[in-house]
Amino acid sequence: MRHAERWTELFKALSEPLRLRLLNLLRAGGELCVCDLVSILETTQSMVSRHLAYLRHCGWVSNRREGLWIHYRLESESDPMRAAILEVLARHAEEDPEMKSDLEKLRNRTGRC
Amino acid sequence: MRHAERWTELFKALSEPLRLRLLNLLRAGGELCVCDLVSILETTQSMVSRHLAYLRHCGWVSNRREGLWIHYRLESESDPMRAAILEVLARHAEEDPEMKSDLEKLRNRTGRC
DNA sequence: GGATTATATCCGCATAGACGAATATATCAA
DNA sequence: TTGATATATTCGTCTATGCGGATATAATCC
Repeated sequence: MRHAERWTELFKALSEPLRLRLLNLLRAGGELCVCDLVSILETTQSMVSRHLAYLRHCGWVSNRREGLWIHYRLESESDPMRAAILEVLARHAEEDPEMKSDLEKLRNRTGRC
Repeated sequence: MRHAERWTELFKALSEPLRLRLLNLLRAGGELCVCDLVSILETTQSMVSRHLAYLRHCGWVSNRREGLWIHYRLESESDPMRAAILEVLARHAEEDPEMKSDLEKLRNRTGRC
């Protein structure tokens, strides 16, 4: 695939509020399980799972099973373009009240679901 | 509008190959008229005009009429997020054969349409 | 005014993808 | 095996948006 298309795929992943928030959380939180994300984002499990699948299919994240839980993490080291975009996101995330609040909830989360 | 939504709008603009190429050209070329863009991108006037309208409506570009011609330019100075993304694009544009070729055609363009 | 050129917009259609709700799958525990 | 929990996927529907092709608008020139 040409870069131009790979890049549009990459940006399409960021063109949805919940996916942007998911990436922001995984960027800040390292490895997180689906139930953490559901509780922080205050939405349905279906929504989170669906958008994580989207992100997985286009190479933004990968996952790992551990018993009942499935942990997600960013998969961005390989691609400098992705890494650069995440850096931009990191620099500006605190400007958005919603993402900022997501990050606070991430820090204060009580532990396992 | 919340940032998260403004940002997804912003990324949606980049989620289409022709729009990405348009932004890349305007970034490198300063101010360009529609006919320049049509000839460089080798597509229809309708396509270019439509996508320029999209970019105009979401604040990525603005335009200026001069006789029959309408000149487009980036409108990114005001927004640090946009500026940062353009910088990333600039750093990686040469990696994509298509965008690279667009830039070469831009340099070699003969002048007025 | 009529013709020409540059650009914008509209129409009809096709497809991607977002959603809620329901259901399926996988693991563990009793 | 049965039940409970965590996660994934499917279904039907709805909206956004991409496209080609046609047409509209606007400025200029004769």
